[in-house]
Amino acid sequence: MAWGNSLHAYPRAIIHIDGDAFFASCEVAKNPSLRGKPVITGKERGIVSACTYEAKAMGVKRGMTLSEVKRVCPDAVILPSDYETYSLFSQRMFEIVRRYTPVVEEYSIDECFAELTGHRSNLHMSYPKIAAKIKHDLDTELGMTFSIGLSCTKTLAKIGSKWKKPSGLTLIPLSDVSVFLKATPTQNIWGIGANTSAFLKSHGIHTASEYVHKDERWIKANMAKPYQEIWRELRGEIVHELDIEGRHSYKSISKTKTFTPPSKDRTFIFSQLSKNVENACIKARRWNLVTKKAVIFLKTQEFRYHVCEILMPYPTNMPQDILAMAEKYFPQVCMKDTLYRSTGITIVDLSAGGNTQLDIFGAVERSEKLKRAITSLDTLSIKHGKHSVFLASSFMAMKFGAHLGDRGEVPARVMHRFKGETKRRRLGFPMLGEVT
DNA sequence: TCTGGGGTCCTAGGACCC
DNA sequence: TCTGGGGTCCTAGGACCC
Repeated sequence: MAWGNSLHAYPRAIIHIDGDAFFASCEVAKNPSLRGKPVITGKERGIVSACTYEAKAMGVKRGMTLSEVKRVCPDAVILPSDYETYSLFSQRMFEIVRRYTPVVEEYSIDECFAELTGHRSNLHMSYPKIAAKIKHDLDTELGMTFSIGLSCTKTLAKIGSKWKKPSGLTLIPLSDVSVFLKATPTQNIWGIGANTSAFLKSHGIHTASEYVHKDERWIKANMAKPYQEIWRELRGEIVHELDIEGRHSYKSISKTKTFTPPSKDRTFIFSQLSKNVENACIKARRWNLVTKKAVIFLKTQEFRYHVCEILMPYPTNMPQDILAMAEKYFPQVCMKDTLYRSTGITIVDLSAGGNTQLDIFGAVERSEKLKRAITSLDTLSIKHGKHSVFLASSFMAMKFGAHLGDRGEVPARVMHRFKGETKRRRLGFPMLGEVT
């Protein structure tokens, strides 16, 4: 077998760093009087978003309702999420790691990968020492703990950071990989979810070790590409290099919101959709992106989706353009006497906005005034907070949107379909055709 | 309502992540 | 985690063309 025989413990040295109970830990770092207490974030949603280990010890879990929290942990300190603060701590975390290597991938608000390969001599430390030093700096400077895994691929480093939490530092040199894989159930592998793990189970594969020992031919015949890559990464072969570029843009933007109680009131439902459209457009304008295609959807109480795809005649990021079309086709998507629990929009095929949109129908020019109004609303909302101008913006979108739609001068292809109505469910064979 | 082969493009939906 | 919100990538199969 090719893997495990290398003389080098770390042909590549990659660490994965994971903030422990990150949101809750940020709250404690921000307000030291909370230290040692069961702290919970997520008040605005009514469910637990994150919780400190003190709260976990009392039986609090992610997703738990706050009323349940009060029962199992009456002393819990329940706080609303404060993303500005979390994001500041996140930036400081990445800065600290960059003191040791420029190759840092900001994977999420509380996680990153970093490549240490080649830095032993200039730092005068072994890879485990560097990892320990980074952890020490993070823990002491940020006032919270981090868990780190060191190995030779991202997938293995991920197993390492999960191994011991909180505040773990787990080394997985190539020579020890098999020990860890034997103790890792397939569903704990990064990239393998419940579905794929059920499929593997049906083939007698329960652990990462059993997966890795399947021969390549079997993997190629039975598994889709992402799982073939995981197989290689678990064997120590790098497939996924670190992505240090960070986000420049979006391919799609979606906004969705659940309302309680569910409703069959079409006016109400449309107003919910309208808010989502506005929010998606605000984000698109912030990134200077425009779209030609929007997908609006309603989710029924039974978790079925009623979907309508709207193609715009020109690229736009103005809510009135999208709402004009959405309003027109809304009655065909929103079934009578059907209870809906949420609505949403995804704008897709995003491209850079610029200022040179081709105005083939004259509609852009006509809405120039409105555009200026919306733009100044954006400025206002940055200054005074989103909600201060929300209602005015929503009102305008509705008013002008209807106007634009009635002209019939803006051809757009609209198709509607009802997703999930006739869907056949094929369980246990993820992302695969019929295997023969 | 019988009947070829082969290529490309696009879409819908599945699966997964945090 | 009987289900919140926001993303990405991959694949099968249909549409269309020669």
